[in-house]
Amino acid sequence: MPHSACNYFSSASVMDFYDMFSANMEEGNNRQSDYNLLFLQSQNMDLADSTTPGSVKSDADDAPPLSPSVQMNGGGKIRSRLSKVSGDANKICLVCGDKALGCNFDAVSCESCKAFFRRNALKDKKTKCLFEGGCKIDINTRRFCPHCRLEKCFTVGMKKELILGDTDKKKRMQKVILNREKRTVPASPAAPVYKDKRAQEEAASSSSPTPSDGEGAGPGGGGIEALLSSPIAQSLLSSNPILSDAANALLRQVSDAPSLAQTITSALAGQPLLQISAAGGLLSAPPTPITTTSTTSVEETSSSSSSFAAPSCSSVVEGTNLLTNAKMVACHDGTSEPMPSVSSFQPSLTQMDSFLLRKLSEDEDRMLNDLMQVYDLSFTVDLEPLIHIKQLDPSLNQLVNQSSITVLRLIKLSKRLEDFVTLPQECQIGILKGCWIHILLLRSVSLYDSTRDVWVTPRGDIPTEILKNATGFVQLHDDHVNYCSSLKEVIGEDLMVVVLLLVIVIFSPEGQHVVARQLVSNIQDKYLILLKHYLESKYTYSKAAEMFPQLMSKMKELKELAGEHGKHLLDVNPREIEPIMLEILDLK
Amino acid sequence: MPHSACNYFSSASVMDFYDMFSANMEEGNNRQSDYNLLFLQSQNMDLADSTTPGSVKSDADDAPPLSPSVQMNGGGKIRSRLSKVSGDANKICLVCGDKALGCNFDAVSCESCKAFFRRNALKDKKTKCLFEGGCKIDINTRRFCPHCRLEKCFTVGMKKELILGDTDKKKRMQKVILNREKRTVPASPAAPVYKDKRAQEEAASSSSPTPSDGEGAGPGGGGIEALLSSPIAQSLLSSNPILSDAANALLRQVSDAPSLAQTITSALAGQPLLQISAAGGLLSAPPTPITTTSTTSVEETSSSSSSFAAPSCSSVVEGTNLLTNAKMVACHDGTSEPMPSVSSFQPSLTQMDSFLLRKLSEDEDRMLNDLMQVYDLSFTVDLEPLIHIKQLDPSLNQLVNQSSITVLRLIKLSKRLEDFVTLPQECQIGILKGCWIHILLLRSVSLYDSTRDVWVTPRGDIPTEILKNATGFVQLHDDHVNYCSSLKEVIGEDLMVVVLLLVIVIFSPEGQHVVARQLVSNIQDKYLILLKHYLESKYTYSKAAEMFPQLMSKMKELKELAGEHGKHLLDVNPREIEPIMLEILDLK
DNA sequence: GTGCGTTCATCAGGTTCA
DNA sequence: TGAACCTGATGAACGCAC
Ligand SMILES: [Zn+2]
Ligand SMILES: [Zn+2]
Ligand SMILES: [Zn+2]
Ligand SMILES: [Zn+2]
Repeated sequence: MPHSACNYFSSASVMDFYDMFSANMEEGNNRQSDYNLLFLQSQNMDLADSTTPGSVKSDADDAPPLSPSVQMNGGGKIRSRLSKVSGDANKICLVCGDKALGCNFDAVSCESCKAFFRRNALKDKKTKCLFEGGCKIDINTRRFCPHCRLEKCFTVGMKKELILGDTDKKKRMQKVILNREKRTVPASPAAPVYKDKRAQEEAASSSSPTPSDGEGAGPGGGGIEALLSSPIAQSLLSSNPILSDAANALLRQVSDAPSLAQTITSALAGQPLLQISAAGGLLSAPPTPITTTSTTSVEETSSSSSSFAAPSCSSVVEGTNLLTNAKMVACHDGTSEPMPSVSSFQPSLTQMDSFLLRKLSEDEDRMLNDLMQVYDLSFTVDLEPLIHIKQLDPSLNQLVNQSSITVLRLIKLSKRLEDFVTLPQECQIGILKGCWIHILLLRSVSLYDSTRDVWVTPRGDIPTEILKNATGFVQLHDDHVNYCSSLKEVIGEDLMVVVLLLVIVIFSPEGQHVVARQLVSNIQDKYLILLKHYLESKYTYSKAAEMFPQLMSKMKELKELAGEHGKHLLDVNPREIEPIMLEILDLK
Repeated sequence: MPHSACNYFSSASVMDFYDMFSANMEEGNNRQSDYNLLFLQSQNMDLADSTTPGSVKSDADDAPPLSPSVQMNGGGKIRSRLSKVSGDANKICLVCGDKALGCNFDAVSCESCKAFFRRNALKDKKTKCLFEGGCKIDINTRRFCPHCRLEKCFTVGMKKELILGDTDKKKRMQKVILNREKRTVPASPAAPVYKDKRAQEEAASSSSPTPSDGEGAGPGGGGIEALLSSPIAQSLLSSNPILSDAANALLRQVSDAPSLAQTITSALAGQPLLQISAAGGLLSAPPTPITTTSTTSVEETSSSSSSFAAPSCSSVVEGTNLLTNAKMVACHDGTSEPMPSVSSFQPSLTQMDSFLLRKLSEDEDRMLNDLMQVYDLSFTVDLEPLIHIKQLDPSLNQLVNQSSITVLRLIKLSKRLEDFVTLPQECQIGILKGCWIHILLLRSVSLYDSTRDVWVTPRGDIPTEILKNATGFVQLHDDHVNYCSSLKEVIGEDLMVVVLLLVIVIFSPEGQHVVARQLVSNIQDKYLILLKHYLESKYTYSKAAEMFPQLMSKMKELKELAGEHGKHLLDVNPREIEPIMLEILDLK
């Protein structure tokens, strides 16, 4: 029986303790009683059950066992009762009589004796009392004779077994460091260690706008449910139950080793979503752990920890607009190749750069990586087009149907965004209904090749003219192309920016159908700031201060453009439209 | 399933108890009575710890098993209070024997074991028993060996699958938030409820940019110090030590009872800043507490608590651009009258509105109020102009000197911003050097009257032409006026927006002289989001989605415009320039 | 009412720095 | 050396959805 072992052990330890105890008794009996008295007075309710003065000695053989547990960190109830009764600072160090805060190493003791014991109890040096031994130890004299002080520490029951070993200590420190890293955004290389938490809070976020919970829940939206129960939407919106469950399970188990995106990846590996061709190439790519968990020393992690040059990307972001900065190599640029391997979005910083470039926090870096992966998984994987457009001038209906591909991708992407799936479902649907055109347009921007005036899709180039020819909406088409061109100019080939804009658009609170607006808006805030930080980290603060407003402005334009497109979509003939599109268009 | 198990269990628990008992009998003869002790002995313990030491002893002889205590940290007092053996629900924690309330994770367990299991079951860490494994777990020893405790948790049937995953957790929280809002907004907000501090953070900013204490201290900036030690700047920058110290102290002490602005107000009351005419009117205004700290009953606070119509302001914000909303009364609009009385920036929300309008959090409301007060105190109070401009075509130098008024105001304002004063001083100076032109321009926008093409200052109107005539920089002037006009169009008369932009500009990380860029940027983030939220709360989400980008865009223009102005300022004749301006211009 | 999660005060380890 | 921190862990009390 396990129990027996344990019990045996404990009793052994008790004996051990007893031995120490009795030995001590012999040695310091007179003082002892004093302490016992004090002890009794102040804590009798607390501790009496273990160390009654009189009995301690005589009955030591059976009493001691209880004593250790006596001091075990106290039950709240008893304590509170006690403190009420006898005041508060009734704890007195058994060693020196100083005020004690609680138990340390299994004996009520003060801070100094605690530290003293930790520092000295494990030393095997043979210390000697410089006097005759048995020095009296009190708050004033405790410093005089370490030997006797240590002796008394043992006497009153401090146990050196409770001092953590080097191994545990190391482990502990590592954890601490890790956690601190998590909180402590990049920032200063010279890790201030300890006590930057408060500094931070006070510095920048003390009274920061805590996103308030807001918003009424809006109407119960009975009709909306239809979207859910319809066959296609159903299969879409809840197609992968394992996605959230299994992924989460995995995620939980592996704690924070692999990233969310990776977890999802593996969870999805055997479960092609919908008609998606399995895309083995992408998914079979070895999942590279993002964070190096074993960051033993904090030294020099600041600049080299998680950042390395992107593997195969080397195109330089529009040099014309950049301040000269050798490090500004684009990471995820343009190449619509899947890039499953994880890379840091933070170019490695030299001291010089750090003056101009933000250092992304680990969290931010991870978020960006995850986003990019999610995007790759959703928008890079080839979807079998539901309808092949062969002719050069498809009808509007056909175009609409064609865009269902992107809608499916959008849904896939959304379902992979944790911020999205945790929203109430009615809210999810509202969001999708509201943003899909925006996404379509945004997507077209990222595919746009201004030199040839075509959209470069996985299935070949599409001349932009096709829209004009097909629909006859000349103005609309021109606006669209102009938008592509102008936004592309700002974004360059930085796909990461596109993805961020995409997410920001998704979490637009102003959509007509959105229900939990405040919730959505708060999420959007997060990504807005992430975008800002990303820009600052990649293009310098100065450039970011230009780009961010430009991008914001473009988002506004996007809304207008999408609005225009939306108007025309009301003209489609419902009978020729894919069900999924009908649903997202709110048509019947 | 769980239920059946549970139900079964409660009856089974008795069996279990017997089993343990018998097992103990076999194994431990004397020691074994542990459970017995636990259950039956409670009275003993109770008596013991309060009164008779003797009883302790007598019972103690079998107690030893209770204390494997030795190394387990913690330890608690022996839990004397026993779940009434017969009286209380006969539910007993299968893990530790403590009183159980019901099933947790599919096994009858106590609160502590429930929490313990939730916290530890999902960790994949390989824990080790510090003993030989199979420690006995009871109410007293449960703390000692987490490993065996967890093991026992699983043994008695707790299932880690029942622990909600991160996603579910989030979902749950969001639902909670939504539901709370549902109640809070329309009807009576049932007592405050839950604190969603973390929930909020996680919902919208969890892994988001945690503001860091970023950036090393930077260069010692010897020359810059001059600004501080110079007579004027000195008196300016550190004129009111009590402002930062006393105010902050107060602020900390009173927590969040009075607002920062108020604290400052009172702190300043007896300390007229500089040559400022005491401005008794403003300062003597009764400081109305902003937040009603003693919100004992939250009933109906939602719509009436901190929000009431602004006393004397009634101008409606440009109705043309607004969605129809009867509530949208501007609070701090235009009238450059000081408005010390506190008002909420949140128009009272009806159920309908809450669908379109954000509900500002208390914090946000307070921040806005504080900002506005700070602005009023700094920019509304009349400063004695250092130089009176009488003539209609002042020289450039005179204009520069004239702008020292605004610079002084800027400095006053900055010193009242907690986010500012907590920055390193060199950083403060760098910021001021970098943004003062922006502020000047921004200020001019808020004073601009497009109908008459003049700036309305406390000292009378100034035709915009004056600049053109004086300097001859026609292009610059036109740009300036155009900027005023166009930005004004967006802002309308909403002074709050101006103030927010002002603060956002102040905390621009890209300024040439700024040192702690990351820190500053993080602060800017806060105000950016605050601006967004303010817009959402006052102009609907939809309108905010337009305005925010527009304002961002204007900020970019502002930078360019300021840059142009800056160029020309290099031409001034240093000998005719005020010292303060020389310093801020970095001239000698 | 049950069962899940969250919050908060407390405890007892370690670490820092004057 | 010791005061003053930071920390993870614990458990009681509580809110909330179902
Ligand atoms: Zn002591
Ligand atoms: Zn001695
Ligand atoms: Zn238990
Ligand atoms: Zn064990």
